[in-house]
Amino acid sequence: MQAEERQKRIEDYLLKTEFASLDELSEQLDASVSTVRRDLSVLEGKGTVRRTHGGARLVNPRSDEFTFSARDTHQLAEKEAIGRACAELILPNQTVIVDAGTTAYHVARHLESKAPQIITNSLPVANLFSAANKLEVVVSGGVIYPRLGVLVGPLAVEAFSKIRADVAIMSAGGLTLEGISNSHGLLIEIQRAMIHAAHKIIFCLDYTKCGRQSLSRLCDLDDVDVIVTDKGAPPEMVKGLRKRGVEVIIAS
Amino acid sequence: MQAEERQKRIEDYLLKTEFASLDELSEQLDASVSTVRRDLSVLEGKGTVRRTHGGARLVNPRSDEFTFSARDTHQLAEKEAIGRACAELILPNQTVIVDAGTTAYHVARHLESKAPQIITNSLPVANLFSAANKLEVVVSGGVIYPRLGVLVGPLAVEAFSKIRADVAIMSAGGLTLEGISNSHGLLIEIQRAMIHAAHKIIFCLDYTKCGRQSLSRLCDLDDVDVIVTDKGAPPEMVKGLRKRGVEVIIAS
DNA sequence: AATAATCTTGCAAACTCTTCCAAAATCTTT
DNA sequence: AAAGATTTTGGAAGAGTTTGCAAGATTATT
Repeated sequence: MQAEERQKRIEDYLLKTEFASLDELSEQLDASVSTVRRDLSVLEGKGTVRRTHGGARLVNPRSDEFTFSARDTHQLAEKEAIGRACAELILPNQTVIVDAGTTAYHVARHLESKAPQIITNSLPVANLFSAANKLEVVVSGGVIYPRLGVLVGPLAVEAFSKIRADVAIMSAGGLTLEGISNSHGLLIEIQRAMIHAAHKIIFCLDYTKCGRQSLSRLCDLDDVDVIVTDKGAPPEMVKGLRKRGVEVIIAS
Repeated sequence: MQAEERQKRIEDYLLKTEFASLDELSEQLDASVSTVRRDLSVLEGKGTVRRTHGGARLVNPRSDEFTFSARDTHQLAEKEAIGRACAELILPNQTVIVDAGTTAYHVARHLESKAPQIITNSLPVANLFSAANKLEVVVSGGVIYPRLGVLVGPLAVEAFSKIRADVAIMSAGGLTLEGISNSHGLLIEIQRAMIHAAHKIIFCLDYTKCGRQSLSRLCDLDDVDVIVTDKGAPPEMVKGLRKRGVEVIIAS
Protein backbone atom coordinates (compact mmCIF):
# COMPACT_ATOMS: atom_id res chain seq x y z
CA MET A 1 0.00 0.00 0.00
CA GLN A 2 1.12 3.53 -0.64
CA ALA A 3 1.87 6.19 1.90
CA GLU A 4 -1.10 8.39 1.12
CA GLU A 5 -3.60 5.60 1.21
CA ARG A 6 -2.22 4.42 4.53
CA GLN A 7 -2.46 7.89 5.94
CA LYS A 8 -6.02 8.30 4.83
CA ARG A 9 -6.88 4.98 6.39
CA ILE A 10 -5.31 6.07 9.64
CA GLU A 11 -7.55 9.12 9.59
CA ASP A 12 -10.59 7.02 8.79
CA TYR A 13 -9.78 4.59 11.55
CA LEU A 14 -9.31 7.39 14.04
CA LEU A 15 -12.62 8.90 12.99
CA LYS A 16 -14.20 5.76 14.33
CA THR A 17 -12.13 5.18 17.42
CA GLU A 18 -10.68 8.60 18.32
CA PHE A 19 -7.69 6.85 19.93
CA ALA A 20 -5.48 4.17 18.51
CA SER A 21 -2.30 2.49 19.66
CA LEU A 22 0.60 1.99 17.32
CA ASP A 23 0.21 -1.77 17.42
CA GLU A 24 -3.45 -1.42 16.61
CA LEU A 25 -2.74 0.78 13.59
CA SER A 26 0.16 -1.37 12.52
CA GLU A 27 -2.10 -4.39 12.45
CA GLN A 28 -4.95 -2.53 10.75
CA LEU A 29 -2.73 -1.27 7.97
CA ASP A 30 -0.53 -4.30 7.66
CA ALA A 31 2.55 -2.11 7.97
CA SER A 32 5.39 -2.00 10.45
CA VAL A 33 5.26 0.12 13.56
CA SER A 34 8.05 2.29 12.16
CA THR A 35 6.02 3.12 9.10
CA VAL A 36 3.00 3.98 11.17
CA ARG A 37 5.17 6.29 13.26
CA ARG A 38 6.34 8.09 10.16
CA ASP A 39 2.79 8.34 8.79
CA LEU A 40 1.58 9.79 12.06
CA SER A 41 4.33 12.40 11.95
CA VAL A 42 3.17 13.44 8.52
CA LEU A 43 -0.45 13.61 9.65
CA GLU A 44 0.59 15.60 12.71
CA GLY A 45 2.28 18.03 10.36
CA LYS A 46 -0.97 18.30 8.46
CA GLY A 47 -2.68 19.01 11.75
CA THR A 48 -5.36 16.34 11.57
CA VAL A 49 -3.88 14.00 14.13
CA ARG A 50 -1.95 14.39 17.35
CA ARG A 51 0.67 11.88 18.39
CA THR A 52 0.68 10.61 21.94
CA HIS A 53 2.87 8.14 23.75
CA GLY A 54 2.06 4.77 22.33
CA GLY A 55 -0.45 5.95 19.78
CA ALA A 56 -2.38 8.83 18.33
CA ARG A 57 -5.64 10.69 18.77
CA LEU A 58 -7.83 12.73 16.50
CA VAL A 59 -7.33 16.48 16.84
CA ASN A 60 -10.98 17.46 16.63
CA PRO A 61 -13.07 14.41 17.31
CA ARG A 62 -16.58 14.47 16.01
CA SER A 63 -19.07 14.26 18.78
CA ASP A 64 -22.35 14.27 16.93
CA GLU A 65 -22.01 11.08 15.00
CA PHE A 66 -23.28 7.78 16.09
CA THR A 67 -20.59 6.00 18.00
CA PHE A 68 -21.69 2.79 19.42
CA SER A 69 -18.50 1.99 21.27
CA ALA A 70 -18.86 5.09 23.41
CA ARG A 71 -21.86 3.81 25.26
CA ASP A 72 -20.41 0.38 25.48
CA THR A 73 -17.77 0.34 28.18
CA HIS A 74 -19.32 -2.56 29.99
CA GLN A 75 -17.02 -5.58 30.05
CA LEU A 76 -15.03 -4.01 27.25
CA ALA A 77 -11.94 -6.19 27.71
CA GLU A 78 -14.02 -9.36 27.78
CA LYS A 79 -15.92 -8.38 24.66
CA GLU A 80 -12.72 -7.57 22.84
CA ALA A 81 -11.29 -10.96 23.76
CA ILE A 82 -14.47 -12.69 22.66
CA GLY A 83 -14.38 -10.69 19.43
CA ARG A 84 -10.86 -11.77 18.63
CA ALA A 85 -11.49 -15.41 19.47
CA CYS A 86 -14.68 -15.54 17.46
CA ALA A 87 -13.15 -13.86 14.42
CA GLU A 88 -10.58 -16.65 14.31
CA LEU A 89 -13.34 -19.12 13.60
CA ILE A 90 -14.14 -17.38 10.31
CA LEU A 91 -12.41 -18.55 7.17
CA PRO A 92 -11.57 -16.27 4.25
CA ASN A 93 -14.37 -15.74 1.73
CA GLN A 94 -17.05 -17.06 4.00
CA THR A 95 -20.39 -15.34 4.11
CA VAL A 96 -21.06 -14.13 7.62
CA ILE A 97 -24.24 -12.82 9.24
CA VAL A 98 -23.47 -10.40 12.04
CA ASP A 99 -26.21 -9.84 14.58
CA ALA A 100 -26.85 -6.52 16.28
CA GLY A 101 -25.57 -6.18 19.82
CA THR A 102 -22.37 -5.00 21.38
CA THR A 103 -20.58 -8.33 21.51
CA ALA A 104 -21.24 -9.12 17.88
CA TYR A 105 -20.02 -5.62 17.07
CA HIS A 106 -16.67 -6.40 18.62
CA VAL A 107 -16.42 -9.51 16.50
CA ALA A 108 -17.04 -7.41 13.40
CA ARG A 109 -14.14 -5.16 14.30
CA HIS A 110 -11.86 -8.14 13.78
CA LEU A 111 -13.41 -9.37 10.57
CA GLU A 112 -11.94 -6.87 8.14
CA SER A 113 -8.70 -8.76 7.70
CA LYS A 114 -10.61 -11.95 6.98
CA ALA A 115 -12.27 -10.33 3.96
CA PRO A 116 -15.52 -12.24 4.09
CA GLN A 117 -18.89 -11.11 2.85
CA ILE A 118 -20.89 -9.65 5.70
CA ILE A 119 -24.63 -9.34 6.14
CA THR A 120 -25.96 -7.35 9.05
CA ASN A 121 -28.93 -5.45 10.41
CA SER A 122 -26.78 -3.38 12.74
CA LEU A 123 -25.98 0.21 11.80
CA PRO A 124 -22.86 0.32 13.98
CA VAL A 125 -21.49 -2.71 12.16
CA ALA A 126 -22.39 -1.18 8.81
CA ASN A 127 -20.61 2.02 9.77
CA LEU A 128 -17.50 0.08 10.62
CA PHE A 129 -17.13 -0.83 6.98
CA SER A 130 -18.71 2.10 5.19
CA ALA A 131 -15.35 3.66 4.48
CA ALA A 132 -13.25 0.60 3.80
CA ASN A 133 -13.82 -1.17 0.54
CA LYS A 134 -12.05 -4.41 1.24
CA LEU A 135 -15.12 -6.44 1.87
CA GLU A 136 -18.68 -6.49 0.71
CA VAL A 137 -21.23 -5.53 3.30
CA VAL A 138 -24.92 -6.15 2.78
CA VAL A 139 -27.28 -4.23 5.02
CA SER A 140 -30.75 -5.59 5.59
CA GLY A 141 -33.51 -3.07 5.31
CA GLY A 142 -35.74 -2.15 8.19
CA VAL A 143 -36.91 0.46 10.65
CA ILE A 144 -34.27 1.88 12.97
CA TYR A 145 -34.90 0.74 16.51
CA PRO A 146 -34.12 3.79 18.65
CA ARG A 147 -31.04 3.69 20.89
CA LEU A 148 -29.69 0.41 19.57
CA GLY A 149 -29.18 1.33 15.92
CA VAL A 150 -30.72 -1.98 14.84
CA LEU A 151 -32.88 -2.44 11.80
CA VAL A 152 -36.09 -4.26 12.65
CA GLY A 153 -39.45 -5.02 11.12
CA PRO A 154 -40.67 -6.94 8.10
CA LEU A 155 -38.04 -5.60 5.71
CA ALA A 156 -35.32 -6.99 7.94
CA VAL A 157 -36.95 -10.36 8.44
CA GLU A 158 -37.59 -10.63 4.74
CA ALA A 159 -33.97 -9.81 3.88
CA PHE A 160 -32.65 -12.59 6.08
CA SER A 161 -35.19 -15.15 4.97
CA LYS A 162 -34.08 -14.67 1.37
CA ILE A 163 -30.39 -15.33 1.88
CA ARG A 164 -28.05 -18.16 2.88
CA ALA A 165 -24.81 -17.73 4.79
CA ASP A 166 -21.98 -19.89 6.10
CA VAL A 167 -21.88 -18.51 9.61
CA ALA A 168 -24.08 -16.42 11.88
CA ILE A 169 -22.46 -14.50 14.72
CA MET A 170 -25.14 -13.90 17.28
CA SER A 171 -25.66 -11.91 20.46
CA ALA A 172 -28.29 -12.50 23.11
CA GLY A 173 -29.43 -11.37 26.54
CA GLY A 174 -29.37 -14.59 28.52
CA LEU A 175 -27.98 -18.10 28.45
CA THR A 176 -29.13 -21.05 30.54
CA LEU A 177 -29.02 -24.79 29.99
CA GLU A 178 -32.63 -24.50 28.86
CA GLY A 179 -31.70 -22.31 25.94
CA ILE A 180 -30.98 -18.79 24.81
CA SER A 181 -33.21 -15.78 25.39
CA ASN A 182 -33.32 -12.13 24.49
CA SER A 183 -35.01 -9.07 25.90
CA HIS A 184 -36.25 -7.33 22.79
CA GLY A 185 -39.24 -9.05 21.34
CA LEU A 186 -38.81 -7.30 18.02
CA LEU A 187 -35.38 -8.80 17.60
CA ILE A 188 -36.40 -12.39 18.22
CA GLU A 189 -38.10 -12.81 14.87
CA ILE A 190 -35.09 -11.45 13.01
CA GLN A 191 -32.64 -13.54 14.97
CA ARG A 192 -34.66 -16.65 14.17
CA ALA A 193 -34.44 -15.75 10.49
CA MET A 194 -30.68 -15.33 10.86
CA ILE A 195 -30.30 -18.70 12.54
CA HIS A 196 -32.38 -20.27 9.83
CA ALA A 197 -30.29 -18.65 7.08
CA ALA A 198 -26.87 -19.72 8.35
CA HIS A 199 -25.19 -23.08 8.38
CA LYS A 200 -23.04 -22.62 11.46
CA ILE A 201 -24.43 -20.74 14.47
CA ILE A 202 -22.00 -19.02 16.84
CA PHE A 203 -23.23 -17.21 19.91
CA CYS A 204 -20.98 -14.64 21.56
CA LEU A 205 -21.96 -14.18 25.19
CA ASP A 206 -19.86 -12.62 27.92
CA TYR A 207 -19.98 -14.11 31.42
CA THR A 208 -22.69 -11.72 32.61
CA LYS A 209 -25.15 -13.49 30.33
CA CYS A 210 -24.55 -16.89 31.88
CA GLY A 211 -27.40 -18.13 34.02
CA ARG A 212 -29.57 -15.16 33.12
CA GLN A 213 -32.88 -15.45 31.45
CA SER A 214 -34.42 -12.68 29.38
CA LEU A 215 -37.99 -11.98 28.50
CA SER A 216 -38.39 -13.93 25.30
CA ARG A 217 -37.09 -17.33 24.44
CA LEU A 218 -34.96 -17.29 21.30
CA CYS A 219 -33.80 -20.84 20.62
CA ASP A 220 -32.73 -24.22 21.97
CA LEU A 221 -29.17 -25.24 22.65
CA ASP A 222 -29.61 -27.79 19.89
CA ASP A 223 -29.69 -24.94 17.40
CA VAL A 224 -26.30 -23.65 18.54
CA ASP A 225 -22.99 -24.92 17.19
CA VAL A 226 -20.49 -22.80 19.12
CA ILE A 227 -20.62 -20.50 22.12
CA VAL A 228 -17.74 -18.07 22.63
CA THR A 229 -17.49 -16.69 26.13
CA ASP A 230 -14.83 -15.45 28.55
CA LYS A 231 -13.05 -16.68 31.65
CA GLY A 232 -15.76 -15.38 33.92
CA ALA A 233 -18.20 -18.05 32.78
CA PRO A 234 -19.04 -20.48 35.62
CA PRO A 235 -17.29 -23.84 35.02
CA GLU A 236 -20.40 -25.89 35.74
CA MET A 237 -22.25 -23.97 33.02
CA VAL A 238 -19.44 -24.63 30.54
CA LYS A 239 -19.45 -28.31 31.48
CA GLY A 240 -23.20 -28.47 31.10
CA LEU A 241 -23.08 -26.84 27.69
CA ARG A 242 -20.41 -29.22 26.43
CA LYS A 243 -22.42 -32.15 27.73
CA ARG A 244 -25.25 -30.89 25.60
CA GLY A 245 -23.02 -31.05 22.53
CA VAL A 246 -22.21 -27.36 22.21
CA GLU A 247 -18.62 -26.40 21.45
CA VAL A 248 -17.55 -23.84 24.02
CA ILE A 249 -14.60 -21.50 23.45
CA ILE A 250 -13.21 -19.52 26.37
CA ALA A 251 -11.54 -16.33 25.12
CA SER A 252 -8.63 -14.89 27.07
CA MET B 1 -6.22 -0.44 -26.50
CA GLN B 2 -6.06 3.26 -27.22
CA ALA B 3 -4.31 5.66 -24.91
CA GLU B 4 -7.48 7.64 -24.29
CA GLU B 5 -9.50 4.60 -23.45
CA ARG B 6 -6.84 3.48 -21.02
CA GLN B 7 -6.82 6.83 -19.33
CA LYS B 8 -10.56 6.91 -19.01
CA ARG B 9 -10.48 3.47 -17.46
CA ILE B 10 -7.90 4.64 -14.97
CA GLU B 11 -10.21 7.47 -14.00
CA ASP B 12 -13.16 5.13 -13.70
CA TYR B 13 -11.19 2.73 -11.58
CA LEU B 14 -10.01 5.50 -9.31
CA LEU B 15 -13.56 6.79 -8.95
CA LYS B 16 -14.33 3.50 -7.29
CA THR B 17 -11.20 2.96 -5.26
CA GLU B 18 -9.77 6.45 -4.77
CA PHE B 19 -6.26 4.94 -4.55
CA ALA B 20 -4.52 2.48 -6.83
CA SER B 21 -1.03 1.06 -7.10
CA LEU B 22 0.83 0.89 -10.39
CA ASP B 23 0.76 -2.90 -10.40
CA GLU B 24 -2.96 -2.83 -9.75
CA LEU B 25 -3.60 -0.51 -12.67
CA SER B 26 -1.16 -2.34 -14.89
CA GLU B 27 -3.08 -5.54 -14.34
CA GLN B 28 -6.47 -3.87 -14.70
CA LEU B 29 -5.55 -2.33 -18.03
CA ASP B 30 -3.40 -5.12 -19.30
CA ALA B 31 -0.61 -2.66 -20.04
CA SER B 32 2.93 -2.36 -18.81
CA VAL B 33 3.86 -0.40 -15.75
CA SER B 34 5.72 2.10 -17.91
CA THR B 35 2.63 2.83 -19.94
CA VAL B 36 0.55 3.31 -16.84
CA ARG B 37 3.16 5.75 -15.55
CA ARG B 38 2.89 7.78 -18.72
CA ASP B 39 -0.90 7.73 -18.63
CA LEU B 40 -0.87 8.91 -15.06
CA SER B 41 1.43 11.78 -15.98
CA VAL B 42 -1.02 12.85 -18.68
CA LEU B 43 -3.94 12.62 -16.26
CA GLU B 44 -1.98 14.58 -13.70
CA GLY B 45 -1.49 17.27 -16.32
CA LYS B 46 -5.24 17.30 -16.87
CA GLY B 47 -5.64 17.72 -13.14
CA THR B 48 -7.97 14.80 -12.46
CA VAL B 49 -5.45 12.51 -10.87
CA ARG B 50 -2.45 12.94 -8.65
CA ARG B 51 0.55 10.65 -8.81
CA THR B 52 1.94 9.30 -5.58
CA HIS B 53 4.83 7.01 -4.82
CA GLY B 54 3.84 3.64 -6.07
CA GLY B 55 0.55 4.66 -7.58
CA ALA B 56 -2.02 7.38 -7.90
CA ARG B 57 -5.03 8.82 -6.22
CA LEU B 58 -8.05 10.84 -7.20
CA VAL B 59 -7.40 14.55 -6.89
CA ASN B 60 -10.63 15.68 -5.32
CA PRO B 61 -12.92 12.83 -4.41
CA ARG B 62 -14.78 15.00 -1.90
CA SER B 63 -16.14 17.42 -4.46
CA ASP B 64 -18.46 14.71 -5.67
CA GLU B 65 -21.98 15.21 -4.51
CA PHE B 66 -22.23 11.64 -3.34
CA THR B 67 -18.89 11.21 -1.68
CA PHE B 68 -19.94 11.66 1.86
CA SER B 69 -17.58 12.64 4.59
CA ALA B 70 -18.16 13.79 8.10
CA ARG B 71 -15.76 16.63 7.40
CA ASP B 72 -17.31 17.73 4.16
CA THR B 73 -17.09 21.49 4.10
CA HIS B 74 -17.71 21.97 0.40
CA GLN B 75 -20.28 24.72 -0.09
CA LEU B 76 -21.32 24.10 3.47
CA ALA B 77 -23.16 27.40 3.95
CA GLU B 78 -25.10 26.92 0.72
CA LYS B 79 -26.04 23.38 1.57
CA GLU B 80 -27.18 24.38 5.03
CA ALA B 81 -29.36 27.12 3.56
CA ILE B 82 -30.80 24.72 1.01
CA GLY B 83 -31.39 22.21 3.79
CA ARG B 84 -33.36 24.69 5.85
CA ALA B 85 -35.40 25.95 2.93
CA CYS B 86 -36.21 22.47 1.72
CA ALA B 87 -37.21 21.23 5.16
CA GLU B 88 -39.83 23.98 5.31
CA LEU B 89 -41.63 22.38 2.39
CA ILE B 90 -42.30 19.26 4.45
CA LEU B 91 -45.53 19.04 6.43
CA PRO B 92 -45.85 17.15 9.70
CA ASN B 93 -46.57 13.44 9.41
CA GLN B 94 -45.61 13.27 5.78
CA THR B 95 -43.65 10.33 4.51
CA VAL B 96 -40.36 11.52 3.05
CA ILE B 97 -37.79 9.70 0.94
CA VAL B 98 -34.30 11.09 1.48
CA ASP B 99 -31.76 10.39 -1.23
CA ALA B 100 -28.07 9.79 -0.58
CA GLY B 101 -25.76 12.71 -1.28
CA THR B 102 -24.43 15.55 0.79
CA THR B 103 -27.12 18.11 0.02
CA ALA B 104 -29.95 15.74 0.86
CA TYR B 105 -28.08 14.95 4.05
CA HIS B 106 -28.23 18.58 5.08
CA VAL B 107 -31.96 18.59 4.48
CA ALA B 108 -32.30 15.58 6.73
CA ARG B 109 -30.59 17.47 9.53
CA HIS B 110 -33.54 19.85 9.58
CA LEU B 111 -36.26 17.25 9.39
CA GLU B 112 -36.22 16.08 12.97
CA SER B 113 -38.54 18.81 14.23
CA LYS B 114 -41.05 18.04 11.49
CA ALA B 115 -41.43 14.51 12.79
CA PRO B 116 -42.23 12.85 9.51
CA GLN B 117 -41.55 9.29 8.54
CA ILE B 118 -38.27 9.01 6.67
CA ILE B 119 -37.11 6.42 4.18
CA THR B 120 -33.49 6.46 3.03
CA ASN B 121 -30.69 4.41 1.52
CA SER B 122 -27.99 6.65 2.97
CA LEU B 123 -26.06 5.44 5.99
CA PRO B 124 -25.09 8.96 7.05
CA VAL B 125 -28.75 9.98 7.08
CA ALA B 126 -29.67 6.82 8.97
CA ASN B 127 -26.96 7.60 11.52
CA LEU B 128 -28.40 11.06 12.08
CA PHE B 129 -31.51 9.51 13.56
CA SER B 130 -30.24 6.29 15.04
CA ALA B 131 -29.94 7.78 18.49
CA ALA B 132 -33.00 10.00 18.53
CA ASN B 133 -36.38 8.31 18.62
CA LYS B 134 -38.58 11.19 17.65
CA LEU B 135 -39.29 9.93 14.17
CA GLU B 136 -39.48 6.66 12.41
CA VAL B 137 -36.66 5.97 9.98
CA VAL B 138 -36.85 3.16 7.46
CA VAL B 139 -33.56 2.07 5.91
CA SER B 140 -33.62 0.33 2.57
CA GLY B 141 -31.48 -2.76 2.37
CA GLY B 142 -28.54 -3.04 0.02
CA VAL B 143 -24.82 -3.42 -0.41
CA ILE B 144 -22.66 -0.64 0.98
CA TYR B 145 -21.03 1.22 -1.89
CA PRO B 146 -17.47 1.84 -0.79
CA ARG B 147 -16.65 5.35 0.38
CA LEU B 148 -20.09 6.77 -0.33
CA GLY B 149 -21.99 5.11 2.49
CA VAL B 150 -24.90 4.48 0.17
CA LEU B 151 -26.87 1.27 -0.05
CA VAL B 152 -27.11 0.01 -3.61
CA GLY B 153 -28.14 -3.11 -5.49
CA PRO B 154 -31.33 -5.05 -5.95
CA LEU B 155 -32.32 -4.98 -2.28
CA ALA B 156 -32.34 -1.18 -2.39
CA VAL B 157 -34.26 -0.93 -5.65
CA GLU B 158 -36.77 -3.45 -4.40
CA ALA B 159 -37.31 -1.59 -1.14
CA PHE B 160 -38.18 1.62 -2.96
CA SER B 161 -40.37 0.00 -5.55
CA LYS B 162 -42.53 -1.49 -2.81
CA ILE B 163 -43.32 1.72 -0.99
CA ARG B 164 -45.21 4.97 -1.57
CA ALA B 165 -44.21 8.33 -0.12
CA ASP B 166 -45.47 11.89 -0.12
CA VAL B 167 -42.18 13.57 -0.97
CA ALA B 168 -38.78 12.60 -2.33
CA ILE B 169 -35.81 14.81 -1.50
CA MET B 170 -33.21 14.15 -4.16
CA SER B 171 -29.59 14.97 -4.90
CA ALA B 172 -27.83 14.86 -8.23
CA GLY B 173 -24.56 15.67 -9.91
CA GLY B 174 -25.69 17.97 -12.71
CA LEU B 175 -28.61 20.14 -13.79
CA THR B 176 -29.24 21.56 -17.24
CA LEU B 177 -32.42 22.58 -19.08
CA GLU B 178 -32.27 19.20 -20.77
CA GLY B 179 -32.69 17.37 -17.49
CA ILE B 180 -30.92 16.04 -14.45
CA SER B 181 -27.90 13.74 -14.50
CA ASN B 182 -25.76 11.85 -12.07
CA SER B 183 -22.26 10.44 -12.02
CA HIS B 184 -22.75 7.04 -10.46
CA GLY B 185 -24.54 4.62 -12.68
CA LEU B 186 -25.43 2.35 -9.81
CA LEU B 187 -27.41 5.08 -8.14
CA ILE B 188 -29.50 5.96 -11.16
CA GLU B 189 -31.69 2.91 -10.92
CA ILE B 190 -32.39 3.51 -7.26
CA GLN B 191 -33.11 7.19 -7.78
CA ARG B 192 -35.59 6.34 -10.51
CA ALA B 193 -37.34 4.00 -8.10
CA MET B 194 -37.44 6.81 -5.54
CA ILE B 195 -38.93 9.23 -8.03
CA HIS B 196 -41.51 6.65 -9.01
CA ALA B 197 -42.43 5.98 -5.39
CA ALA B 198 -43.02 9.58 -4.36
CA HIS B 199 -45.82 11.98 -5.16
CA LYS B 200 -43.86 15.24 -5.00
CA ILE B 201 -40.28 15.36 -6.28
CA ILE B 202 -37.90 17.95 -4.81
CA PHE B 203 -34.33 18.24 -6.08
CA CYS B 204 -31.78 19.99 -3.89
CA LEU B 205 -28.90 21.27 -6.01
CA ASP B 206 -26.36 23.88 -5.00
CA TYR B 207 -25.16 26.36 -7.63
CA THR B 208 -22.12 24.28 -8.60
CA LYS B 209 -24.50 21.74 -10.16
CA CYS B 210 -26.11 24.27 -12.49
CA GLY B 211 -25.09 23.88 -16.10
CA ARG B 212 -23.08 20.78 -15.33
CA GLN B 213 -23.80 17.47 -16.91
CA SER B 214 -22.79 14.15 -15.33
CA LEU B 215 -22.19 10.79 -16.86
CA SER B 216 -25.64 9.28 -16.75
CA ARG B 217 -28.98 10.88 -17.44
CA LEU B 218 -31.35 10.56 -14.51
CA CYS B 219 -34.65 12.20 -15.48
CA ASP B 220 -36.47 14.93 -17.37
CA LEU B 221 -37.46 18.28 -15.94
CA ASP B 222 -41.06 17.17 -16.38
CA ASP B 223 -40.53 14.67 -13.58
CA VAL B 224 -39.46 17.39 -11.17
CA ASP B 225 -41.87 19.44 -9.06
CA VAL B 226 -39.50 21.69 -7.12
CA ILE B 227 -35.83 22.60 -7.31
CA VAL B 228 -34.22 24.16 -4.25
CA THR B 229 -30.95 25.95 -4.96
CA ASP B 230 -28.95 28.92 -3.64
CA LYS B 231 -28.19 32.48 -4.66
CA GLY B 232 -25.27 31.37 -6.79
CA ALA B 233 -27.56 29.84 -9.42
CA PRO B 234 -27.41 31.74 -12.74
CA PRO B 235 -30.62 33.80 -13.21
CA GLU B 236 -31.12 32.65 -16.80
CA MET B 237 -31.08 29.05 -15.60
CA VAL B 238 -33.68 29.85 -12.96
CA LYS B 239 -35.84 31.61 -15.52
CA GLY B 240 -35.50 28.73 -17.93
CA LEU B 241 -36.53 26.25 -15.25
CA ARG B 242 -39.60 28.29 -14.27
CA LYS B 243 -40.60 28.58 -17.90
CA ARG B 244 -40.52 24.80 -18.02
CA GLY B 245 -43.01 24.67 -15.16
CA VAL B 246 -40.62 23.82 -12.36
CA GLU B 247 -41.03 25.66 -9.06
CA VAL B 248 -37.64 27.09 -8.10
CA ILE B 249 -36.81 28.11 -4.55
CA ILE B 250 -33.70 30.17 -3.88
CA ALA B 251 -32.43 29.57 -0.35
CA SER B 252 -30.63 32.34 1.51
C1' DA C 1 15.12 4.92 41.65
C1' DA C 2 14.35 0.90 38.83
C1' DT C 3 11.90 -1.19 35.21
C1' DA C 4 9.33 -1.44 31.15
C1' DA C 5 7.64 0.61 27.38
C1' DT C 6 8.07 3.91 23.69
C1' DC C 7 10.63 7.13 20.77
C1' DT C 8 14.50 8.74 17.77
C1' DT C 9 18.15 7.96 14.77
C1' DG C 10 20.90 5.69 11.42
C1' DC C 11 21.30 2.16 8.09
C1' DA C 12 20.80 -1.56 4.69
C1' DA C 13 17.49 -3.74 1.73
C1' DA C 14 13.58 -3.29 -1.13
C1' DC C 15 11.07 -0.77 -3.89
C1' DT C 16 9.89 3.07 -7.14
C1' DC C 17 11.07 6.87 -10.35
C1' DT C 18 13.32 8.95 -14.27
C1' DT C 19 15.67 8.65 -18.39
C1' DC C 20 17.02 6.48 -22.29
C1' DC C 21 16.72 3.08 -26.09
C1' DA C 22 15.10 -0.43 -29.19
C1' DA C 23 11.09 -2.83 -30.83
C1' DA C 24 6.30 -2.53 -32.14
C1' DA C 25 2.48 -0.12 -33.80
C1' DT C 26 0.44 3.61 -36.27
C1' DC C 27 0.31 7.15 -39.60
C1' DT C 28 1.85 9.39 -43.99
C1' DT C 29 3.38 9.49 -48.42
C1' DT C 30 4.22 7.66 -52.72
C1' DA D 1 0.09 -1.63 -51.12
C1' DA D 2 4.80 -0.75 -49.65
C1' DA D 3 8.25 2.09 -47.64
C1' DG D 4 9.50 5.53 -44.65
C1' DA D 5 8.45 8.73 -40.81
C1' DT D 6 6.31 9.28 -36.41
C1' DT D 7 4.40 7.86 -32.28
C1' DT D 8 3.77 4.61 -28.73
C1' DT D 9 5.20 0.85 -26.00
C1' DG D 10 7.92 -2.12 -22.87
C1' DG D 11 12.05 -2.75 -20.65
C1' DA D 12 16.81 -1.73 -18.37
C1' DA D 13 20.30 1.04 -15.65
C1' DG D 14 21.15 4.22 -12.35
C1' DA D 15 19.29 7.72 -9.08
C1' DG D 16 16.14 8.53 -5.48
C1' DT D 17 12.46 7.03 -1.80
C1' DT D 18 10.49 4.30 1.33
C1' DT D 19 10.50 0.56 4.53
C1' DG D 20 11.63 -2.28 8.45
C1' DC D 21 14.99 -3.21 11.82
C1' DA D 22 18.23 -2.45 15.71
C1' DA D 23 20.83 0.28 19.11
C1' DG D 24 20.77 3.92 22.12
C1' DA D 25 18.02 7.89 24.16
C1' DT D 26 13.79 9.23 26.25
C1' DT D 27 9.60 8.94 28.61
C1' DA D 28 5.91 6.53 31.68
C1' DT D 29 5.05 3.44 35.54
C1' DT D 30 5.65 1.02 39.88
